[in-house]
Amino acid sequence: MKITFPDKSVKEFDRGTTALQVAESISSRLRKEALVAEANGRMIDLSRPLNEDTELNIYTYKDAKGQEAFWHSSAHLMASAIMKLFPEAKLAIGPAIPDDFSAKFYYDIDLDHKLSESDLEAIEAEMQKIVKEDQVYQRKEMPRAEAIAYIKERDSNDRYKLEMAGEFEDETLTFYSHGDFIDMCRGPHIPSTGKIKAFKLLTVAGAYWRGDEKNKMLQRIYGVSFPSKKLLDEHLGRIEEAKKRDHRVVGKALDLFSIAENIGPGLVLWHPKGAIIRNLIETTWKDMHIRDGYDLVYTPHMARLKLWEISGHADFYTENMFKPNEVEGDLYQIKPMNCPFHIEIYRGDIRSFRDLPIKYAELGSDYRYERSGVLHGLMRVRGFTMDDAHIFCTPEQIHEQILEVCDLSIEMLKLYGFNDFHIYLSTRPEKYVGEPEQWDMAEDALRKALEERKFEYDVDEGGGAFYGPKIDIKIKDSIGRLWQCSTIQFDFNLPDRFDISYVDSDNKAKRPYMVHRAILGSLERFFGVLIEHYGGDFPIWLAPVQVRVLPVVDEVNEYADELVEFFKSAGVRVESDLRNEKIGYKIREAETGKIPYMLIVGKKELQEGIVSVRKHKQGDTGSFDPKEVLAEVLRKIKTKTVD
RNA sequence: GCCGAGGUAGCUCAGUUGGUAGAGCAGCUGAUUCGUAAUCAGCAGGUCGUCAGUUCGACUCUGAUCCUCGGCUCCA
Repeated sequence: MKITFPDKSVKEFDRGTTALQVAESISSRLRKEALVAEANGRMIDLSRPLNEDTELNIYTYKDAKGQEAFWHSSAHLMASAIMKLFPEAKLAIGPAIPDDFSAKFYYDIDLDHKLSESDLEAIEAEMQKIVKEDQVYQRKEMPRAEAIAYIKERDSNDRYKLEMAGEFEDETLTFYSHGDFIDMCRGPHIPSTGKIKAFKLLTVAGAYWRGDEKNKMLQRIYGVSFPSKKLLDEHLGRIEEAKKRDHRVVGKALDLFSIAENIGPGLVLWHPKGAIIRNLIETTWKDMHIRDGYDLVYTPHMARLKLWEISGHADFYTENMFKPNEVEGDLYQIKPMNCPFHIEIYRGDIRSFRDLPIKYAELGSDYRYERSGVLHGLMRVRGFTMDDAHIFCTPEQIHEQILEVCDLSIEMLKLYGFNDFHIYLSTRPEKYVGEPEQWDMAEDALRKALEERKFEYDVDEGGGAFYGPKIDIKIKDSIGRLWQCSTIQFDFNLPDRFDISYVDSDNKAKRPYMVHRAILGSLERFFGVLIEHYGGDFPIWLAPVQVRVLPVVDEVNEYADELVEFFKSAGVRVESDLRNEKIGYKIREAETGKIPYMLIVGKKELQEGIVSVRKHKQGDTGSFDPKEVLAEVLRKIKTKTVD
């Protein structure tokens, strides 16, 4: 039979040769590292004999598909250790989760005993033994009826596996075993447990069976595994690094924001230093919107409940809204969104096709009820400010408008040092409002914009909201995590509900297209992402304090004051540290305070009228004329240099 | 909301089997005037998240409640 490799080369093998043997024929190293294979587009175990002409791809840990199998096999390894220690446990599901930042696999188990840290250690020790024994992962196929009987025979109460076995489309189910452990599983798996050289169980957490809160809550153990100790240590190091960058930790250390118990969960206080950054983000945002022809508007934080009944939010969004307030017999609702307000402004006049596009932009503060368990620092809050805008336009204008929004998003995100974007196009779901032709046109417009800009994007078929298709842009931060920020969404619902229109050139009233869009998402979340992206080391244009003057002895305090005045009068955020402390101490404080420029002045600098410049994280850079330093600082601020 | 873990000084944390609390940093006072990441000494600082209960006595045990953290679900 012929085996075709990814590089299109073809080799002849005997029937019944396994993928592993093929790997060995290529190189002994590949044999050692091979984990799984893909035969004619289907993932298989290396031990599977090949019986016909096959396009074969062999994966090692270097490949995403190899990793996935590796982590899934690790989940089985963990499950087998759990079953050894707690034979009464029932297994639910245990997949690999390659996209998760810290964990790489988990297993959901139903067990009355509450697992603790020490249990995790015991499980790890048991896993270690199984790894040492280098048990082989073996595949077994059974027709459905036989499989169900087999599961029942092993444990008549194994409701999770039985439920799944009854639902799979395939009539043939597969099981994988290693040692005396066996689990229903599609596979594929790596050859043996011995390949899993390094692993760590991270946490145990609750998770509902099938993610549905009506179901029983199971215990989920998260873990990571690697083919070497070195890779595990690197991974754990990255987790540590992420912890150091945690916006809640940095936000506290740098006094940027807080969430006070007396004020309420999910409600953010922006402290002076955080407010400086927010203000810069806001003015930059406003300037760019005015440039792009948006009209800035302001709208109130609440409205009659009636407004939300018209918009439909009172019906389909109640879950996320705070309860309305009664005022003089009328109910008022604090807003979870800004759209109906912008629509009301649009409705306030008869609009001609000549007026379009109309683009209302607002940094609109919204309040949404989020369940207490989901709140997370600045990333998920109950009160937030969306950098919102609504575009009302004619069908002919859509293309240009979408392009403009895409360009604005990318341009603005790049200002903050984000250069890696992951873009998703979500299309019509099963349940939707509006006409299919409208949807097609809108999806086309979104697709065309992405293609015209040569953006790579993934399509989430059926992933759109019921009211329209959308583009989401996620940004990758400096340590590789993805964050959802920009969203561009068509809306075929609200224009109908509010019956908005424009008069076209044929003097007929027509329905405008409406697009919601946010670029930063919410200022709170964006700030959180920004803090983690920079780890608190903000570029100079954003730094709350840009320059600090540090006198070595108090004889030069007056010179320090002069320098502060000199920089301040040029608009630089500058301060001095005149305390009676050693220079080493002042420097340490300025470094931990992440201040970009430290101007150190002593007797020498006073005499010569110069400053010694120390840059954050770079150290001493030498002595300069203050005018030169100011010019450099101003240039960096003006160009929003990110370094 | 649910499962699990927490809440002790401004911050980070320690507190053994119930006998009314400790450290480091920060703060204040004083000494020190110093050259690129922590000078020394002294002082002050706490209803041990909140409310009940058990007990002669509760930071410690029990219950309720608020908040935080890790997840589930959802999303800006």
